Amino acid sequence: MPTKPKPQSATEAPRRAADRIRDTAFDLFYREGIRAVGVEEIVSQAGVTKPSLYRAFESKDELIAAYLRDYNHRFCERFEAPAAEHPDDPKQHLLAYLDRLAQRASHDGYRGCGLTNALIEYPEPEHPAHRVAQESKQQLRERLREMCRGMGARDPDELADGLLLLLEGTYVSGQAFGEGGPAHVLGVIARRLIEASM
Amino acid sequence: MPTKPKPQSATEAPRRAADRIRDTAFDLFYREGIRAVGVEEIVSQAGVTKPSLYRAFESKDELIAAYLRDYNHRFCERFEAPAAEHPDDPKQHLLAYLDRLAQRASHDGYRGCGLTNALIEYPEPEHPAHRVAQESKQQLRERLREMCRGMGARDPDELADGLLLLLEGTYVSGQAFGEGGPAHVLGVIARRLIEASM
DNA sequence: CAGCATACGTACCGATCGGTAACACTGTCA
DNA sequence: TGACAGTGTTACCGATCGGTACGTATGCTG
Repeated sequence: MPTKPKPQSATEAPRRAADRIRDTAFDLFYREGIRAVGVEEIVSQAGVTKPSLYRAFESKDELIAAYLRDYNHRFCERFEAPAAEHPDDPKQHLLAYLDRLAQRASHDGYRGCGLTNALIEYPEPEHPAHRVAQESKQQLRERLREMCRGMGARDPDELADGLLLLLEGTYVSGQAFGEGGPAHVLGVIARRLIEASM
Repeated sequence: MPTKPKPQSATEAPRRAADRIRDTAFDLFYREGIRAVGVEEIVSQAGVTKPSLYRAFESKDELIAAYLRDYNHRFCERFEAPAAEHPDDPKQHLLAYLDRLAQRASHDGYRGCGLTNALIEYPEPEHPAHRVAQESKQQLRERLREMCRGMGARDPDELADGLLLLLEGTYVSGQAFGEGGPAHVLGVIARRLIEASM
Protein backbone atom coordinates (compact mmCIF):
# COMPACT_ATOMS: atom_id res chain seq x y z
CA MET A 1 0.00 0.00 0.00
CA PRO A 2 1.76 3.16 -1.17
CA THR A 3 1.67 6.24 1.02
CA LYS A 4 -0.64 7.94 -1.46
CA PRO A 5 1.93 10.17 -3.17
CA LYS A 6 -0.64 10.88 -5.86
CA PRO A 7 -1.03 14.62 -6.47
CA GLN A 8 -4.79 14.38 -5.99
CA SER A 9 -6.29 17.74 -6.96
CA ALA A 10 -8.68 18.19 -4.04
CA THR A 11 -12.03 16.66 -5.02
CA GLU A 12 -11.45 15.88 -8.70
CA ALA A 13 -8.91 13.12 -8.72
CA PRO A 14 -7.38 10.84 -11.35
CA ARG A 15 -8.10 7.81 -9.20
CA ARG A 16 -7.70 4.21 -10.24
CA ALA A 17 -9.71 3.16 -13.25
CA ALA A 18 -11.53 0.50 -11.23
CA ASP A 19 -12.72 3.09 -8.72
CA ARG A 20 -13.91 5.52 -11.36
CA ILE A 21 -15.80 2.70 -13.05
CA ARG A 22 -17.35 1.69 -9.75
CA ASP A 23 -18.51 5.22 -8.97
CA THR A 24 -19.76 5.97 -12.46
CA ALA A 25 -21.61 2.65 -12.66
CA PHE A 26 -23.20 3.40 -9.31
CA ASP A 27 -24.63 6.69 -10.49
CA LEU A 28 -25.75 5.47 -13.89
CA PHE A 29 -27.26 2.20 -12.67
CA TYR A 30 -29.14 3.98 -9.93
CA ARG A 31 -30.43 6.90 -11.96
CA GLU A 32 -31.22 5.24 -15.29
CA GLY A 33 -31.72 1.62 -14.35
CA ILE A 34 -29.33 -1.26 -14.76
CA ARG A 35 -30.54 -2.79 -18.01
CA ALA A 36 -30.79 0.64 -19.58
CA VAL A 37 -27.08 1.31 -19.13
CA GLY A 38 -24.48 -0.33 -21.39
CA VAL A 39 -20.84 -0.87 -20.53
CA GLU A 40 -19.83 1.52 -23.30
CA GLU A 41 -21.73 4.35 -21.61
CA ILE A 42 -20.11 3.55 -18.28
CA VAL A 43 -16.52 3.55 -19.49
CA SER A 44 -16.92 6.61 -21.69
CA GLN A 45 -18.47 8.62 -18.86
CA ALA A 46 -15.83 7.36 -16.45
CA GLY A 47 -13.12 8.44 -18.86
CA VAL A 48 -11.65 4.96 -19.16
CA THR A 49 -11.85 2.17 -21.70
CA LYS A 50 -13.58 -1.17 -21.86
CA PRO A 51 -10.52 -3.33 -21.23
CA SER A 52 -10.04 -1.50 -17.92
CA LEU A 53 -13.56 -2.47 -16.94
CA TYR A 54 -13.00 -6.12 -17.76
CA ARG A 55 -9.64 -6.16 -16.00
CA ALA A 56 -11.37 -5.08 -12.78
CA PHE A 57 -14.66 -6.98 -13.15
CA GLU A 58 -15.31 -10.40 -14.58
CA SER A 59 -18.45 -9.34 -16.43
CA LYS A 60 -21.22 -6.78 -16.44
CA ASP A 61 -23.15 -9.01 -14.06
CA GLU A 62 -20.28 -8.90 -11.60
CA LEU A 63 -20.15 -5.12 -11.88
CA ILE A 64 -23.86 -5.04 -11.14
CA ALA A 65 -23.36 -7.23 -8.08
CA ALA A 66 -20.57 -4.93 -6.89
CA TYR A 67 -22.87 -1.94 -7.39
CA LEU A 68 -25.58 -3.54 -5.30
CA ARG A 69 -23.16 -4.46 -2.52
CA ASP A 70 -21.99 -0.85 -2.51
CA TYR A 71 -25.58 0.31 -2.45
CA ASN A 72 -26.46 -1.87 0.50
CA HIS A 73 -23.41 -0.63 2.35
CA ARG A 74 -24.40 2.99 1.88
CA PHE A 75 -28.00 2.15 2.72
CA CYS A 76 -27.04 0.58 6.02
CA GLU A 77 -25.05 3.67 6.91
CA ARG A 78 -28.02 5.89 6.18
CA PHE A 79 -30.35 3.59 8.07
CA GLU A 80 -28.18 3.41 11.17
CA ALA A 81 -27.14 7.06 11.15
CA PRO A 82 -29.97 8.31 13.42
CA ALA A 83 -28.74 5.97 16.15
CA ALA A 84 -26.21 8.65 17.03
CA GLU A 85 -28.99 11.01 18.12
CA HIS A 86 -31.21 8.30 19.59
CA PRO A 87 -29.00 5.76 21.31
CA ASP A 88 -30.88 2.85 22.85
CA ASP A 89 -34.18 4.16 21.48
CA PRO A 90 -35.07 2.02 18.47
CA LYS A 91 -38.45 3.71 18.06
CA GLN A 92 -37.07 7.22 17.74
CA HIS A 93 -34.19 5.89 15.68
CA LEU A 94 -36.52 4.29 13.17
CA LEU A 95 -38.90 7.26 13.07
CA ALA A 96 -36.00 9.60 12.43
CA TYR A 97 -34.94 7.50 9.45
CA LEU A 98 -38.51 7.35 8.16
CA ASP A 99 -38.88 11.12 8.40
CA ARG A 100 -35.73 11.66 6.39
CA LEU A 101 -36.83 9.08 3.87
CA ALA A 102 -40.25 10.66 3.52
CA GLN A 103 -38.59 13.95 2.72
CA ARG A 104 -36.27 12.48 0.10
CA ALA A 105 -39.03 10.41 -1.46
CA SER A 106 -41.29 13.44 -1.84
CA HIS A 107 -38.78 15.13 -4.11
CA ASP A 108 -39.25 15.08 -7.86
CA GLY A 109 -36.71 12.81 -9.49
CA TYR A 110 -36.46 10.44 -6.55
CA ARG A 111 -35.36 7.04 -7.77
CA GLY A 112 -36.30 4.83 -4.83
CA CYS A 113 -34.17 1.99 -3.50
CA GLY A 114 -31.53 0.61 -5.85
CA LEU A 115 -31.93 -2.84 -4.34
CA THR A 116 -35.68 -2.90 -4.81
CA ASN A 117 -35.30 -1.62 -8.35
CA ALA A 118 -32.75 -4.34 -9.11
CA LEU A 119 -35.09 -7.04 -7.81
CA ILE A 120 -37.71 -5.87 -10.24
CA GLU A 121 -35.31 -5.55 -13.16
CA TYR A 122 -33.95 -9.04 -12.57
CA PRO A 123 -36.77 -11.39 -11.53
CA GLU A 124 -34.74 -14.55 -12.15
CA PRO A 125 -33.78 -15.82 -8.66
CA GLU A 126 -30.40 -17.14 -9.87
CA HIS A 127 -29.20 -13.84 -11.25
CA PRO A 128 -26.43 -12.22 -9.15
CA ALA A 129 -28.37 -8.95 -9.04
CA HIS A 130 -31.45 -10.68 -7.69
CA ARG A 131 -29.43 -12.64 -5.18
CA VAL A 132 -27.53 -9.71 -3.72
CA ALA A 133 -30.64 -7.55 -3.51
CA GLN A 134 -32.68 -10.32 -1.92
CA GLU A 135 -30.07 -11.00 0.72
CA SER A 136 -29.89 -7.31 1.55
CA LYS A 137 -33.65 -7.17 1.95
CA GLN A 138 -33.69 -10.17 4.27
CA GLN A 139 -31.03 -8.49 6.33
CA LEU A 140 -33.20 -5.35 6.54
CA ARG A 141 -36.19 -7.41 7.59
CA GLU A 142 -34.20 -8.97 10.40
CA ARG A 143 -32.95 -5.57 11.52
CA LEU A 144 -36.50 -4.23 11.65
CA ARG A 145 -37.61 -7.18 13.75
CA GLU A 146 -34.78 -6.50 16.14
CA MET A 147 -35.85 -2.88 16.45
CA CYS A 148 -39.49 -3.79 16.99
CA ARG A 149 -38.48 -6.16 19.76
CA GLY A 150 -36.56 -3.27 21.28
CA MET A 151 -39.69 -1.13 21.12
CA GLY A 152 -41.63 -3.68 23.10
CA ALA A 153 -44.23 -4.29 20.42
CA ARG A 154 -47.02 -6.80 21.03
CA ASP A 155 -45.98 -8.89 18.01
CA PRO A 156 -42.58 -7.57 16.89
CA ASP A 157 -42.32 -9.68 13.74
CA GLU A 158 -45.74 -8.60 12.60
CA LEU A 159 -45.06 -4.93 13.20
CA ALA A 160 -41.69 -5.24 11.48
CA ASP A 161 -43.35 -6.64 8.37
CA GLY A 162 -45.95 -3.90 8.45
CA LEU A 163 -43.25 -1.27 8.62
CA LEU A 164 -41.35 -3.02 5.86
CA LEU A 165 -44.42 -2.77 3.65
CA LEU A 166 -44.60 0.95 4.38
CA LEU A 167 -40.90 1.33 3.65
CA GLU A 168 -41.01 -0.44 0.32
CA GLY A 169 -44.21 1.33 -0.56
CA THR A 170 -42.48 4.65 0.03
CA TYR A 171 -39.55 3.69 -2.18
CA VAL A 172 -41.71 2.94 -5.19
CA SER A 173 -44.42 5.54 -4.60
CA GLY A 174 -41.77 8.21 -4.50
CA GLN A 175 -41.03 7.38 -8.11
CA ALA A 176 -44.60 7.03 -9.27
CA PHE A 177 -45.89 10.25 -7.76
CA GLY A 178 -43.78 13.33 -7.78
CA GLU A 179 -43.78 16.23 -5.41
CA GLY A 180 -47.06 15.76 -3.55
CA GLY A 181 -46.96 11.99 -3.48
CA PRO A 182 -48.19 9.64 -0.77
CA ALA A 183 -44.70 9.37 0.71
CA HIS A 184 -45.27 12.47 2.82
CA VAL A 185 -47.71 10.62 5.09
CA LEU A 186 -45.14 7.97 5.98
CA GLY A 187 -44.30 9.62 9.30
CA VAL A 188 -47.81 9.93 10.68
CA ILE A 189 -48.92 6.57 9.35
CA ALA A 190 -45.92 4.77 10.81
CA ARG A 191 -46.45 6.44 14.18
CA ARG A 192 -50.11 5.53 14.16
CA LEU A 193 -49.32 1.94 13.26
CA ILE A 194 -46.62 1.62 15.91
CA GLU A 195 -48.88 3.16 18.54
CA ALA A 196 -51.66 0.73 17.68
CA SER A 197 -49.24 -2.21 17.92
CA MET A 198 -47.96 -1.72 21.47
CA MET B 1 -66.80 -6.49 -40.29
CA PRO B 2 -67.26 -10.16 -41.25
CA THR B 3 -69.79 -12.29 -39.33
CA LYS B 4 -66.96 -14.29 -37.82
CA PRO B 5 -67.19 -17.37 -40.02
CA LYS B 6 -63.82 -18.51 -38.66
CA PRO B 7 -63.94 -22.14 -37.47
CA GLN B 8 -62.43 -21.27 -34.09
CA SER B 9 -61.62 -24.53 -32.32
CA ALA B 10 -63.06 -23.79 -28.89
CA THR B 11 -60.35 -22.30 -26.68
CA GLU B 12 -57.28 -22.75 -28.84
CA ALA B 13 -57.87 -20.48 -31.76
CA PRO B 14 -55.77 -19.28 -34.68
CA ARG B 15 -56.69 -15.71 -33.86
CA ARG B 16 -55.42 -12.62 -35.56
CA ALA B 17 -51.71 -12.03 -35.36
CA ALA B 18 -52.20 -8.75 -33.54
CA ASP B 19 -54.16 -10.45 -30.77
CA ARG B 20 -51.63 -13.23 -30.35
CA ILE B 21 -48.86 -10.65 -30.15
CA ARG B 22 -50.78 -8.66 -27.56
CA ASP B 23 -51.38 -11.69 -25.37
CA THR B 24 -47.87 -13.07 -25.69
CA ALA B 25 -46.32 -9.68 -25.02
CA PHE B 26 -48.50 -9.36 -21.94
CA ASP B 27 -47.24 -12.62 -20.47
CA LEU B 28 -43.60 -12.09 -21.36
CA PHE B 29 -43.42 -8.45 -20.30
CA TYR B 30 -45.08 -9.23 -17.01
CA ARG B 31 -43.12 -12.33 -16.13
CA GLU B 32 -39.64 -11.46 -17.39
CA GLY B 33 -39.68 -7.68 -17.42
CA ILE B 34 -40.10 -5.34 -20.35
CA ARG B 35 -36.50 -4.48 -21.17
CA ALA B 36 -35.52 -8.13 -20.86
CA VAL B 37 -37.87 -9.19 -23.66
CA GLY B 38 -37.03 -8.53 -27.30
CA VAL B 39 -39.50 -8.31 -30.12
CA GLU B 40 -37.97 -11.40 -31.68
CA GLU B 41 -38.86 -13.44 -28.60
CA ILE B 42 -42.40 -12.10 -28.63
CA VAL B 43 -43.17 -12.89 -32.24
CA SER B 44 -41.51 -16.30 -32.20
CA GLN B 45 -43.42 -17.35 -29.09
CA ALA B 46 -46.62 -15.94 -30.55
CA GLY B 47 -46.05 -17.97 -33.71
CA VAL B 48 -46.02 -14.92 -35.96
CA THR B 49 -43.35 -12.77 -37.57
CA LYS B 50 -41.92 -9.34 -36.96
CA PRO B 51 -43.68 -7.49 -39.76
CA SER B 52 -46.98 -8.56 -38.24
CA LEU B 53 -45.95 -6.87 -35.02
CA TYR B 54 -45.00 -3.65 -36.75
CA ARG B 55 -48.19 -3.63 -38.79
CA ALA B 56 -50.24 -3.69 -35.61
CA PHE B 57 -48.02 -1.49 -33.45
CA GLU B 58 -45.98 1.52 -34.40
CA SER B 59 -42.99 0.49 -32.33
CA LYS B 60 -41.94 -1.59 -29.36
CA ASP B 61 -42.69 1.39 -27.14
CA GLU B 62 -46.24 1.50 -28.45
CA LEU B 63 -46.61 -2.23 -27.78
CA ILE B 64 -45.39 -1.59 -24.25
CA ALA B 65 -47.94 1.17 -23.80
CA ALA B 66 -50.68 -1.16 -25.07
CA TYR B 67 -49.53 -3.83 -22.63
CA LEU B 68 -49.72 -1.38 -19.73
CA ARG B 69 -53.17 -0.18 -20.74
CA ASP B 70 -54.28 -3.81 -20.87
CA TYR B 71 -52.70 -4.40 -17.48
CA ASN B 72 -54.47 -1.46 -15.92
CA HIS B 73 -57.76 -2.64 -17.36
CA ARG B 74 -57.39 -6.10 -15.84
CA PHE B 75 -56.17 -4.56 -12.60
CA CYS B 76 -59.25 -2.40 -12.28
CA GLU B 77 -61.45 -5.42 -12.83
CA ARG B 78 -59.63 -7.29 -10.07
CA PHE B 79 -59.75 -4.31 -7.79
CA GLU B 80 -63.44 -3.68 -8.25
CA ALA B 81 -64.49 -7.33 -8.26
CA PRO B 82 -65.17 -7.56 -4.49
CA ALA B 83 -67.80 -4.82 -4.86
CA ALA B 84 -70.20 -7.53 -5.95
CA GLU B 85 -70.07 -9.14 -2.50
CA HIS B 86 -69.81 -5.87 -0.59
CA PRO B 87 -72.04 -3.32 -2.31
CA ASP B 88 -71.98 0.11 -0.68
CA ASP B 89 -69.35 -1.02 1.83
CA PRO B 90 -66.02 0.41 0.68
CA LYS B 91 -64.21 -0.82 3.77
CA GLN B 92 -65.14 -4.47 3.30
CA HIS B 93 -64.65 -4.08 -0.44
CA LEU B 94 -61.10 -2.84 0.02
CA LEU B 95 -60.25 -5.37 2.71
CA ALA B 96 -61.50 -8.19 0.50
CA TYR B 97 -59.18 -7.05 -2.27
CA LEU B 98 -56.27 -6.72 0.14
CA ASP B 99 -56.83 -10.21 1.49
CA ARG B 100 -56.79 -11.68 -2.00
CA LEU B 101 -53.71 -9.65 -2.86
CA ALA B 102 -51.90 -10.78 0.29
CA GLN B 103 -52.54 -14.36 -0.69
CA ARG B 104 -51.26 -13.94 -4.24
CA ALA B 105 -48.24 -11.93 -3.10
CA SER B 106 -47.21 -14.60 -0.60
CA HIS B 107 -46.78 -17.14 -3.36
CA ASP B 108 -43.34 -17.94 -4.72
CA GLY B 109 -42.90 -16.53 -8.20
CA TYR B 110 -45.19 -13.56 -7.62
CA ARG B 111 -44.21 -10.77 -9.96
CA GLY B 112 -45.93 -7.79 -8.36
CA CYS B 113 -47.74 -5.05 -10.24
CA GLY B 114 -46.88 -4.67 -13.91
CA LEU B 115 -47.46 -0.93 -13.71
CA THR B 116 -45.18 -0.46 -10.74
CA ASN B 117 -42.52 -2.59 -12.38
CA ALA B 118 -42.77 -0.53 -15.57
CA LEU B 119 -42.33 2.70 -13.63
CA ILE B 120 -39.09 1.37 -12.24
CA GLU B 121 -37.86 -0.01 -15.55
CA TYR B 122 -38.54 3.30 -17.30
CA PRO B 123 -37.67 6.20 -14.99
CA GLU B 124 -37.72 8.81 -17.77
CA PRO B 125 -40.99 10.72 -17.29
CA GLU B 126 -41.48 11.22 -21.05
CA HIS B 127 -41.37 7.54 -21.92
CA PRO B 128 -44.78 6.11 -22.90
CA ALA B 129 -44.37 3.29 -20.40
CA HIS B 130 -43.74 5.71 -17.56
CA ARG B 131 -46.60 7.93 -18.61
CA VAL B 132 -49.22 5.19 -18.85
CA ALA B 133 -48.16 3.61 -15.57
CA GLN B 134 -48.08 6.95 -13.79
CA GLU B 135 -51.56 7.87 -14.95
CA SER B 136 -52.88 4.50 -13.81
CA LYS B 137 -51.35 5.01 -10.39
CA GLN B 138 -52.87 8.46 -10.03
CA GLN B 139 -56.21 6.96 -10.94
CA LEU B 140 -55.76 4.32 -8.23
CA ARG B 141 -54.85 6.98 -5.68
CA GLU B 142 -58.02 8.88 -6.47
CA ARG B 143 -60.09 5.72 -6.20
CA LEU B 144 -58.61 4.95 -2.78
CA ARG B 145 -59.42 8.46 -1.59
CA GLU B 146 -62.97 7.98 -2.74
CA MET B 147 -63.22 4.74 -0.79
CA CYS B 148 -61.72 6.28 2.34
CA ARG B 149 -64.25 9.07 2.16
CA GLY B 150 -66.93 6.41 1.94
CA MET B 151 -65.52 4.74 5.05
CA GLY B 152 -65.88 7.95 7.01
CA ALA B 153 -62.19 8.25 7.83
CA ARG B 154 -60.94 11.21 9.87
CA ASP B 155 -58.60 12.33 7.09
CA PRO B 156 -59.55 10.31 4.00
CA ASP B 157 -56.69 11.54 1.80
CA GLU B 158 -54.15 10.69 4.47
CA LEU B 159 -55.53 7.22 5.05
CA ALA B 160 -55.72 6.62 1.31
CA ASP B 161 -52.03 7.45 0.95
CA GLY B 162 -51.18 5.20 3.87
CA LEU B 163 -53.06 2.32 2.30
CA LEU B 164 -51.40 3.07 -1.03
CA LEU B 165 -48.01 2.72 0.63
CA LEU B 166 -49.07 -0.64 2.04
CA LEU B 167 -50.37 -1.72 -1.38
CA GLU B 168 -47.22 -0.80 -3.25
CA GLY B 169 -45.11 -2.26 -0.50
CA THR B 170 -46.95 -5.54 -0.88
CA TYR B 171 -46.40 -5.59 -4.64
CA VAL B 172 -42.64 -5.28 -4.36
CA SER B 173 -42.15 -7.26 -1.16
CA GLY B 174 -43.96 -10.17 -2.72
CA GLN B 175 -41.11 -10.36 -5.21
CA ALA B 176 -38.29 -9.79 -2.77
CA PHE B 177 -39.39 -12.34 -0.20
CA GLY B 178 -40.87 -15.61 -1.27
CA GLU B 179 -43.33 -17.79 0.53
CA GLY B 180 -43.21 -16.43 4.07
CA GLY B 181 -42.74 -12.80 3.12
CA PRO B 182 -44.12 -9.72 4.84
CA ALA B 183 -47.10 -9.59 2.46
CA HIS B 184 -49.06 -11.98 4.70
CA VAL B 185 -49.51 -9.30 7.37
CA LEU B 186 -51.17 -6.89 4.95
CA GLY B 187 -54.66 -7.79 6.16
CA VAL B 188 -54.13 -7.26 9.88
CA ILE B 189 -51.95 -4.19 9.38
CA ALA B 190 -54.45 -2.54 7.06
CA ARG B 191 -57.29 -3.25 9.48
CA ARG B 192 -55.31 -1.84 12.36
CA LEU B 193 -54.42 1.28 10.39
CA ILE B 194 -57.99 1.84 9.25
CA GLU B 195 -59.34 1.34 12.77
CA ALA B 196 -56.84 3.84 14.14
CA SER B 197 -57.86 6.36 11.47
CA MET B 198 -61.59 6.59 12.14
C1' DC C 1 -63.50 -16.32 -63.13
C1' DA C 2 -60.94 -11.54 -62.45
C1' DG C 3 -59.70 -8.09 -59.37
C1' DC C 4 -58.20 -6.38 -55.24
C1' DA C 5 -57.23 -5.55 -50.48
C1' DT C 6 -55.94 -7.71 -46.32
C1' DA C 7 -52.79 -10.46 -43.85
C1' DC C 8 -48.65 -12.78 -43.57
C1' DG C 9 -43.69 -14.52 -44.29
C1' DT C 10 -38.59 -14.37 -46.09
C1' DA C 11 -34.74 -12.02 -45.83
C1' DC C 12 -32.40 -8.32 -44.68
C1' DC C 13 -30.82 -3.56 -42.57
C1' DG C 14 -27.66 -0.66 -39.50
C1' DA C 15 -26.80 -0.11 -34.70
C1' DT C 16 -25.68 -1.64 -30.42
C1' DC C 17 -24.99 -5.26 -27.10
C1' DG C 18 -21.31 -7.60 -23.89
C1' DG C 19 -16.70 -8.99 -24.37
C1' DT C 20 -11.68 -9.71 -26.19
C1' DA C 21 -6.88 -9.78 -28.57
C1' DA C 22 -2.65 -7.44 -29.18
C1' DC C 23 0.38 -3.82 -28.37
C1' DA C 24 2.26 0.72 -26.61
C1' DC C 25 3.00 3.67 -22.76
C1' DT C 26 3.85 5.07 -17.92
C1' DG C 27 5.37 5.08 -13.18
C1' DT C 28 7.13 2.34 -9.24
C1' DC C 29 10.30 -0.44 -7.06
C1' DA C 30 14.37 -3.24 -6.81
C1' DT D 1 19.01 -0.34 -15.33
C1' DG D 2 15.45 -3.67 -15.83
C1' DA D 3 11.25 -6.09 -14.44
C1' DC D 4 6.53 -5.38 -13.74
C1' DA D 5 1.74 -3.93 -12.85
C1' DG D 6 -1.67 -0.91 -14.51
C1' DT D 7 -3.55 1.68 -18.05
C1' DG D 8 -4.75 3.37 -22.70
C1' DT D 9 -5.31 2.48 -27.70
C1' DT D 10 -7.23 0.36 -31.64
C1' DA D 11 -9.53 -2.87 -33.75
C1' DC D 12 -12.33 -6.49 -33.65
C1' DC D 13 -15.80 -10.56 -32.43
C1' DG D 14 -20.51 -12.96 -32.66
C1' DA D 15 -25.02 -12.11 -31.01
C1' DT D 16 -28.88 -9.54 -30.55
C1' DC D 17 -31.30 -5.20 -30.74
C1' DG D 18 -35.45 -2.62 -33.00
C1' DG D 19 -37.16 -2.03 -37.53
C1' DT D 20 -38.20 -2.60 -42.76
C1' DA D 21 -38.34 -3.60 -48.12
C1' DC D 22 -40.58 -6.64 -50.72
C1' DG D 23 -42.76 -10.72 -52.35
C1' DT D 24 -46.60 -14.18 -51.39
C1' DA D 25 -50.83 -16.36 -49.78
C1' DT D 26 -55.68 -15.94 -48.72
C1' DG D 27 -60.38 -14.71 -49.10
C1' DC D 28 -64.12 -11.63 -50.26
C1' DT D 29 -66.41 -9.14 -54.03
C1' DG D 30 -67.70 -8.20 -58.70
